Amino acid sequence: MSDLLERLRGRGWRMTAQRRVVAEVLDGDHVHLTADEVHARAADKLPEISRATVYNTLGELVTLGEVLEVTTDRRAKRYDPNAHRPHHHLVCARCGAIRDVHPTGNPLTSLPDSERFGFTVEGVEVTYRGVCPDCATA
Amino acid sequence: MSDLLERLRGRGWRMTAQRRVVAEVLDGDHVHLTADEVHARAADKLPEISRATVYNTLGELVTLGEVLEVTTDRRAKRYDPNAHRPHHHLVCARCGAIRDVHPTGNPLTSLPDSERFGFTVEGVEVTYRGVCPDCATA
DNA sequence: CACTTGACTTAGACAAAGTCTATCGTAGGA
DNA sequence: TCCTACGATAGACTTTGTCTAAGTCAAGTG
Ligand SMILES: [Mn+2]
Ligand SMILES: [Mn+2]
Ligand SMILES: [Zn+2]
Ligand SMILES: [Zn+2]
Repeated sequence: MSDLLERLRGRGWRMTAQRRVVAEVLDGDHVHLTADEVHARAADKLPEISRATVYNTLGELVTLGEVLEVTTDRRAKRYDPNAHRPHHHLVCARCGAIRDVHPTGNPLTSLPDSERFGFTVEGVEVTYRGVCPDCATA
Repeated sequence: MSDLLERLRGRGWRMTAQRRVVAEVLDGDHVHLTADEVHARAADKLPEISRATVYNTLGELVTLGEVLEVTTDRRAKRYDPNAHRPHHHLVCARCGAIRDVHPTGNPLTSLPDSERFGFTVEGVEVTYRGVCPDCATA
C-alpha cells in the first residue's frame, strides 16, 4: 500500500528514507513482526538505519492507527499492519505462529452490565491458544 | 487457603519460610500482584527473601496450576491466585486497575472451524479494556 | 539553485523485568 | 545428631524498550 506513504505525507510527515523502508517492510505480507524483525528487514535495504528510528516510526504508525500493537506473549510486542479490519489472534503455544481470526458475534455484548463494575468498556482483545498443524504432526 | 500449603506439601515441596510467605501473600485478597509487589509484601515478613526465590516460587506455583499468569500490559506479569474459577479480566486503560469478570457464553464456540486453520484450539484469553469509575470522575 | 531551520536520525547510555549461575544454607529423613 | 539433595541467595547477565545529546537533512523560501 503506497497508500500508506501518501497518507503519511498528508499528515505532514517528512518522507525520509528510514520511514519509507519501515513502511515498505510492514506493507509486505509479513504480518506480526517484532520491532527487531522490522529493523532487520529494514536494514537489508538501508543498512545504517538505527533501532531508535524503527521504534520511533513504529510508535508513530501506531499512534496514527496505521499499525496495531499485538502482545501475545511477554516477549516482544508485534506490529500488525492489518489495522483496518478488526480481528483477533490464534497463537500456537509451541512455535508462536500467529494467525488472524474473525470470530462470530461481538464479545463486548457477552459482558453483562453486572460484570462491568461501573467501567466504561471500550474494547476487547481475544487471544485463542492452541497447537498449529505443523507442531501437531512434528 | 492453608489448603495451598497442604497441597504443596503433598506434592513433595520442602516447606521453607520463603515459600510459606509467598503463599501467604497470594492467599490474601490482594489479587493480580506483580512479582515485585509479591516480593515487597513477602519481605515485610521475611526481610532477607531474594527476588530470585520469589520468581522461582511463583514459577513453580504457575506450573502446578495453583496460580495464573496474567499479562494485561507490556509491563510486568501479574500473578492471579484465582486459578480455580475460570474468568477473564477488565482493565482500566488509565490507572491499570484489574477486575475479574465472568462473561456469558463460551468464546471458544464463537471461533468457527473455518477460522481455526487446522489448529487444535485449547484456550482463550479475553481482556476487556475501558475506564474505571474512579478515573472517569477524576 | 542555495540557504535555512526545525524535524528527523543516530549511537549509546539507561531502565525495567526477568533469567541464570555459583555458592551457601537448611529441611527433613536416616 | 548428621547428611545431603533441594532450595535460597547475590549479583551478573539478557531482552526489550526508552531517552538524550549531537549531528543530519527534507522541504519550504527567495
Ligand atoms: Mn493480526
Ligand atoms: Mn483474575
Ligand atoms: Zn506451531
Ligand atoms: Zn482507572
